[in-house]
Amino acid sequence: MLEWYDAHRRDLPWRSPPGETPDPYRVWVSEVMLQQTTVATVRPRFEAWVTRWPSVAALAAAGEAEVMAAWAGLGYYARARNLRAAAARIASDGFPRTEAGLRALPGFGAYTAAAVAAIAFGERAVVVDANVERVVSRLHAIETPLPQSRPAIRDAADALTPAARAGDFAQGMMDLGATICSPKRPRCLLCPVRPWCDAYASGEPDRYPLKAPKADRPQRHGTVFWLEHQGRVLLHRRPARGLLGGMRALPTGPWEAEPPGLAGAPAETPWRLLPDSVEHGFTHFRLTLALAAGEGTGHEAGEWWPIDDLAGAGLPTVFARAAEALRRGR
DNA sequence: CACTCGTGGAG
DNA sequence: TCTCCAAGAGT
Repeated sequence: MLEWYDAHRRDLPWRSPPGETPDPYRVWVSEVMLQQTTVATVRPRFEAWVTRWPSVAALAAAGEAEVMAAWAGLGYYARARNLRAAAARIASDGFPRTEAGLRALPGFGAYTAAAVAAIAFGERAVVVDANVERVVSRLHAIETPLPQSRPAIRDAADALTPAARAGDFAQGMMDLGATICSPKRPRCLLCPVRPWCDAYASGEPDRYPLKAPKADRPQRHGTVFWLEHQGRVLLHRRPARGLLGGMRALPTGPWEAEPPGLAGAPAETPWRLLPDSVEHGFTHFRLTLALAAGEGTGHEAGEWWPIDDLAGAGLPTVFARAAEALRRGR
């Protein structure tokens, strides 16, 4: 694996040249951004982030609102809040250099603690992400479906992890999973571990890993309100916890199984309902948003944001799309 | 353990 | 068009 990694490793902005120790801050930021997020999406966002906040100290000194806005569009917004909270602790107490020490920081789960310990600090930590799960499941042709197979996969990954260069080993496994041992149509003929792969030998490598069936996503309906006054639109701040927590948003009523109409409107005004609606898919439900536009007094509670600068508000994608439809169709 | 928590791209 | 999926964490 290390030989293959040395020859085929992807060149990524958070990686240091071979043999050089990477900046722990950059490794950490990249690992958090890459949680459930593709390399193609992360690459430009990572560059922008480390340009704006080049160090732990810089991030620790940033305001919560600007950090949340900078994360807009990336999803899973608790990551941004935890990143900033952990930066404050690291700035005052120092960067933990062990897996156990990292694991105690907000936003460092089992994967991220192991990855940062191995990649940035050279610890022999067992790094298991979705790539490793897939590669190991195929190597051993594990018939138990995920997530029940996780303990066995972790044990197998432990047995494979070398004492030295555990970080390069982990990155090699992830590069292999991303470029060759892909979920669909794996390129087994290019694979360096094909001779040891039980799934390849079975003739159906893409049957692994087996997965438990997922619950179907229910449909919900809501209404988004565009309240305008003198070139500005009313924005709210979502509660710190929960869906889109801590993010700026357009005012919106409840999201329920049936369309809620004008329930939860931020003002009593003759609302105009637009003929269009906005569809959005979340992890565990689908959402259809009706669009309502009206005139405010300028005294309604919230932030009155310049319509010409809505891009600067850092709206989550669902509200950015609703805002665009409303701005166009109001 | 089961559920919540976003988004964009590949197929 | 629609499903699947991605360097998971928190509760």
